[in-house]
Amino acid sequence: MKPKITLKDIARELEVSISTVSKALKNSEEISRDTKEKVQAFAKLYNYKPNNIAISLKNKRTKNIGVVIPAIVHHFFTTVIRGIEKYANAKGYNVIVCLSEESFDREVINMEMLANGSIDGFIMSLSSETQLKGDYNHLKEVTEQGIPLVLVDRVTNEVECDKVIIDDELGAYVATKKLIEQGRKKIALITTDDYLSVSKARTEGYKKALLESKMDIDESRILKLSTMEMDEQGIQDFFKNNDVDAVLCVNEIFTVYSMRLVQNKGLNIPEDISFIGFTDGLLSQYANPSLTVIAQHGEKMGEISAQMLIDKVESEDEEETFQTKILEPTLVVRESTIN
Amino acid sequence: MKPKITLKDIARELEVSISTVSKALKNSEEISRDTKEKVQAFAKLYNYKPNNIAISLKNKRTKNIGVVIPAIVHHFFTTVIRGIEKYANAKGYNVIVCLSEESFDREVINMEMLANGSIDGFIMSLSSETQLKGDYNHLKEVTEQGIPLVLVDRVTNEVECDKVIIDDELGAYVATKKLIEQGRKKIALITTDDYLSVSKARTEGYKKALLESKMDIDESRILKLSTMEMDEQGIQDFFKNNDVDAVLCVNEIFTVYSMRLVQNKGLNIPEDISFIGFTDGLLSQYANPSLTVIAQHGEKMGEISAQMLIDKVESEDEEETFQTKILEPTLVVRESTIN
DNA sequence: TTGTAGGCGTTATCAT
DNA sequence: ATGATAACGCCTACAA
Repeated sequence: MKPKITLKDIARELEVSISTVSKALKNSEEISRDTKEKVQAFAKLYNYKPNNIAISLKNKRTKNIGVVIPAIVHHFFTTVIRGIEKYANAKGYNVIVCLSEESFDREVINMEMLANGSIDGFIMSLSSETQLKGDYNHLKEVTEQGIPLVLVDRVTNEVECDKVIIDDELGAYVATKKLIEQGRKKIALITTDDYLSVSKARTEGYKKALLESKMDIDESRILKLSTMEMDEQGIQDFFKNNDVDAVLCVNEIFTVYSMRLVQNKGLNIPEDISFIGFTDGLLSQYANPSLTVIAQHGEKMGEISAQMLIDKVESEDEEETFQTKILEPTLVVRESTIN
Repeated sequence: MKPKITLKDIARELEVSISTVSKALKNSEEISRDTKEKVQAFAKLYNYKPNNIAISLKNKRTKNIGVVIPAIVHHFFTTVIRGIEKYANAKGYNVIVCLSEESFDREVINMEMLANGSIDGFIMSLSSETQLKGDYNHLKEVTEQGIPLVLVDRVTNEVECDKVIIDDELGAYVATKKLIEQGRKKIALITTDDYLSVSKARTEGYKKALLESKMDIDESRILKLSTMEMDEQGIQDFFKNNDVDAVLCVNEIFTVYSMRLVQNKGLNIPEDISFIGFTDGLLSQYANPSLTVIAQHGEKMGEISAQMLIDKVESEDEEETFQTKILEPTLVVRESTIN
């Protein structure tokens, strides 16, 4: 085993001072060619690499960014992480991922762990429990300490910081419009509780489209489910009790599960009933029929978040100016709607 | 803005020495009740939290573990990460996730970044490019430096370290047996190139089952595809040129895509043709028909990896004894096979 | 009971 | 051209 070598080791071996070694390795003009070559050769031979931790302590910069998200077994968040990784790695940053699993407590614990020097800034998406509680003190504390924070997708107005979201209202609006244009009259919405920022916005988009087309908003056609688990029974009951000819769902799973139910009832998609979902993931692509969806561009959101965060981390000035970047969703038409 | 407070700050304010503060906060017996209370109250008031970086430097322990995996937009790896997070967080460790995106170079770069003090140990799954090249020097260097390493799922014999895998051969064997028992005579295998450790093992399990049942191995019924991208054309051609009554696929996507093709040809699943896939993910659960699969227990694998790694990190003794944990896959029967 | 000093590995400033 | 010193924040053996 050959343990890591330090400046001190090199200095001792070569019988020079530590600072000479440090300078030599940085190719400083102060050091003679001779010494530099000797030091550099030795360093290469023993594969010297500076210790990140020591540098972090010195610079008060870790080159780590903390990402706290509610879940990872969801295609959307997965793409966000990928986007963050892509940009961050290119800039020489590592990404520390923590999962809140939709729990307020775990969100708080994770942030506290990371906030004590482990990271230069946070990118996060709020857990549903946090949005339900409406308690954002852990976020405020972090920003008060001067740690940059970027909220992505699931955000709140209660905290002043940079934000990256897609226009969820627009997405739902466009989707609903599409269904209306195709002559659908009884359009249902399957969503999650309103305390989730995204669900609220989507419900509004849905209603806006209906109103604009002078269609009634029938609250019984709006099904609100828990974020936490997949409530299959709830969906079954809904389709048992409602007669609809189109459905907008706020995620892939609701969509695919609903499609199976109506298919088993003998209905044809999209002839008898159309479906549009949110998130352009694997399920959407490989479902049968494949799903028409509102694509959320998670990877792009991740990249932009990372960019905003790193810009702030690396900027010298202390001016507190925050921006919210709103991306446009895209309608991807596949087989679950009439083309 | 209230920046982080340090021991030094507290010492200055309270006009005591830094070490007194340090001891007081640790409730040391050496310090008088009076002083302790004063210091602790002050610390709480100003929300003092020790700086992780300084502690890491001192202890030569970061409480971070590095995870390097080929991809994240795959359900299996996602569950592995979740398992790692679960165990690691419970033990007070953070998880730094790096994606190699199946690239050898990115795998090397990421490991080097992390190996310079940022982490206490690695959990990784080899990129396909690495397995193709067969170059494992970056892993060897890490282990030679005394950094614990656990390989998970995609492993190699070339490196001596702890490993966690499932018995892929057994999985494929069990699946193939199942198909044979149901009277299938023309069983195809859709897999990826043999240089991937898991694919090789699965192919062997498939062949073993056939041989055991005295069935011929028809190489033309074995389709090998690239790991990198989804070769839809390759699958289409395969089904055009081959007449099969059952298919074993090494992942969900191959399975679901294949099912669509044969469905479009007018075949019924599972009456005319059966399918079994690997990985029990969302696609399997929500495909139509839902998939019979070999579940790989990714979350369990992640937990065990984290446990093995942290045990090693925290163990005092230097003895180099490595183990390979082999989990048993599980056959989950759903609609894509006859029950 | 409290304080001093040295060290973790690095860098930067200021001598020599 | 080279080296000594202090500092980042914390801990701890040893003095006082």
